[in-house]
Amino acid sequence: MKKTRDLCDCDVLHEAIVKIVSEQMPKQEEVAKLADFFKMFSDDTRIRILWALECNEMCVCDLAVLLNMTKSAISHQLKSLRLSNLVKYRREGKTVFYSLADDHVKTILDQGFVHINE
Amino acid sequence: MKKTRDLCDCDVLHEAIVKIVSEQMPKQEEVAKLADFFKMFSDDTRIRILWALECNEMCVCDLAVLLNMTKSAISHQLKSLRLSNLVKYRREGKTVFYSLADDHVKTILDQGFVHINE
DNA sequence: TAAACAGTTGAGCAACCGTTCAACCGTTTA
DNA sequence: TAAACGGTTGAACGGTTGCTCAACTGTTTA
Repeated sequence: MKKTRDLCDCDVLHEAIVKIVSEQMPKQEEVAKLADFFKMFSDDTRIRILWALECNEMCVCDLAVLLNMTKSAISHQLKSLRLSNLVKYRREGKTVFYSLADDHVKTILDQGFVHINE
Repeated sequence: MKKTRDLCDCDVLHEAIVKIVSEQMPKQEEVAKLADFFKMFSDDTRIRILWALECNEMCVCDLAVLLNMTKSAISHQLKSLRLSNLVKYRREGKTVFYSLADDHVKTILDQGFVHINE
């Protein structure tokens, strides 16, 4: 994992600040996890799915009707949300019910609303 | 803005739930704004910029050094963050100092950390 | 006033992402 | 047991996005 070259094209202007800040920066691995987490909220479809599941546990067909999309499209997005531990599911006969995995989702969405309504 | 066809490929299974949830769904326009907002947190570079600015106001050069990237790349991302009202700037001679526009950023990032550290 | 420097911008390219499509799996029902 | 149904999957495509590069602006300095 060695850098082959320096990509920065300029000199540091305020060395002391850069030093202090660089000590406080989180690990690149944590940053990547965080970016992946927020990526789940960066798409219209996923936000609407999460919003819906906040109201009620729902199956794939109902979500497809609600959002006027194909089951396939919904299922793909649910898979991403599952892999990010944002939703969980249970099967009941032919039907699979999805619901939110925890209650951070509401907190996150609410914070977003606070920001855009200013 | 009329739909030309129905994209959904299945029947509703639980009509009552779909009806209730559909009444609680936010407007598509609000969802889009929300997605755009979270898009700003969905990239490693932008997260690291925001994190750095939370520690200290910084200029483009210092950010470039800190993140080992070109001034151009940093400047492009700062423009996105500016357009999303997440950062503001002030010029002092040749130097432009960027800082966070409000304190929602910290709240949002912290909530993200809570989720990924479980 | 010209050179130097901090920063910005737009075009272009490669990588990524969301949807579609068609084939498939698992459960129920006729 | 075969058909029907709810849901999943992988490949393919078109659009988006992040970086690079080169040219540019605005401010300071020699």
